[in-house]
Amino acid sequence: MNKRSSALSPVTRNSTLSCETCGNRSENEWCNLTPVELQLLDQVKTTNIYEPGQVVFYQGNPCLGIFCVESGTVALRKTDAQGNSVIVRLVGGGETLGYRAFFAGGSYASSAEVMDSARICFIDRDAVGDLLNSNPVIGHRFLRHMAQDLEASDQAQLNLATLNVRARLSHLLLTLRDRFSEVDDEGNLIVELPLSRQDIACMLGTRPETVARTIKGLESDEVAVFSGRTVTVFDLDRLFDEVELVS
Amino acid sequence: MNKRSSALSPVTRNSTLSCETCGNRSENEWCNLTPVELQLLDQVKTTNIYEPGQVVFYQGNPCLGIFCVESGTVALRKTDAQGNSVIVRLVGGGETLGYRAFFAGGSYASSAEVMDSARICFIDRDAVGDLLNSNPVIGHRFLRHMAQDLEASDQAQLNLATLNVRARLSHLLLTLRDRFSEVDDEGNLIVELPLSRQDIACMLGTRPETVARTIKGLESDEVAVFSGRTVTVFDLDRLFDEVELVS
DNA sequence: CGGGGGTTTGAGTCCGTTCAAAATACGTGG
DNA sequence: CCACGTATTTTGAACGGACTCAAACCCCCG
Repeated sequence: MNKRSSALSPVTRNSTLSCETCGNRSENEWCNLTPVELQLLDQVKTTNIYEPGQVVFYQGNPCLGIFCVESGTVALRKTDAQGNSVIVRLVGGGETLGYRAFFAGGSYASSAEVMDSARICFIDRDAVGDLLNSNPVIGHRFLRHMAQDLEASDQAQLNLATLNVRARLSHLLLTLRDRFSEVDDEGNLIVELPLSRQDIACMLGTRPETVARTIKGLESDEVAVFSGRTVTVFDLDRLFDEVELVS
Repeated sequence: MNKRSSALSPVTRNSTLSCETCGNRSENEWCNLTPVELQLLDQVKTTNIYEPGQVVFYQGNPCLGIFCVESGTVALRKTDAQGNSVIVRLVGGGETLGYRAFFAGGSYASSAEVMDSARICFIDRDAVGDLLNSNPVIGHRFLRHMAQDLEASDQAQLNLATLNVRARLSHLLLTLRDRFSEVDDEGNLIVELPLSRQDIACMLGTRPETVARTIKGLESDEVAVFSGRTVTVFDLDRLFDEVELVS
């Protein structure tokens, strides 16, 4: 068991994981590999554990392969020359990370920042290329995944252009519902935010001050209560109304 | 020669075109087909001519195949339940149209409106499927194309979130430069807009009134002169400054 | 000449920003 | 475990860019 020095990279710990037993695989791009392909994947991949705040890859860096998030949450942050930034996507457990740059053939157009403690595998680009060539279904799965990401990005554009901050925040809560929420004893929706207030602002294309004020507004109208990163939504329909009934 | 009735569809005229001699093919997804594949493509495709204002497909309609724009310009407009809309992309001659919905496997998430008079071919989804299976390079080309579209969409999000309208309009002129501009005798950049003022507003996520005022501002600062759809840019660097030096 | 859509101009309003300060949460070392 | 310093979040007040509503203007066509 050799332990890689943490000084070499922002990675704190090394960890092993078998693709065969990885539960995520049933749903993602690597879902129907042959045993031989699965073995190849297992051999070439390297697994690491990242702590919140660590960066998996930086905007502008060349893409050397693709990542597979086993658990945790990663935010893709795009920054301009002036230092303004937006979070364009969240990538969660089971999803592939950094594949856009791989297929575009250039550098990363955004940085990948770890939100929750995450375990992430890296697959070298040559291996990805081999797998793509040997199994055309992988390519088809990527086409589908990217088509969904593109649609989500276009939708975000529409929201940014037409909704006010309050409706955008409500919409964000609804999108976070799938992955980060549960229902409590009294039937309330409890959303556990994977984001700081600053990051929420970056997702909504606004400022932290405005996020604070907007949260206050939702609370005083009894749509939801925010306590730290825990949000309690009393009535889901109210949230939907917030998005649709933009005055 | 049978002529299809124009009452059946928004298509005015029918037209034939050979994929073999189509100059665009050297650059797009269909660039390296075998002679057999090329023949298949030629047999199944149908070609039509669309006039400005006609709609190639509507948001919400099921995707029955993909389109290939031989000439002209098509705008992809995404509309929400309240009737607000943004133009998320322009698709020009040589480009494939409507492929996102094809790969996502659902309905169109935007409408395709013809701006300039356009000649567009349609390829049935079964034929596209056959070609994808027979020639893996096609899938790889689509992956690359979609990766570029995704990056453009993410960039648009960043622009919308961080730039003011004036900078966004300047940025739009710069992006239209590739396809819609030339240089006159005196070294000025002449951009021929494929868009009305209303459509410019939809691309910038703002209102026509604001577009008019912003144009006036650029003119009074002698960055560019707008005359109908013809824009004269005196100094390209001034335009770049407008985007980068957002006060 | 008289519609009719698109564009421009004007005036007032509002949402979100900015800058600044206070309050709270966080992390680290004593 | 508490005290302290720092970063984040919240609150406040003033400003401003873009929106709204409305009217005038323009241009294309019949």
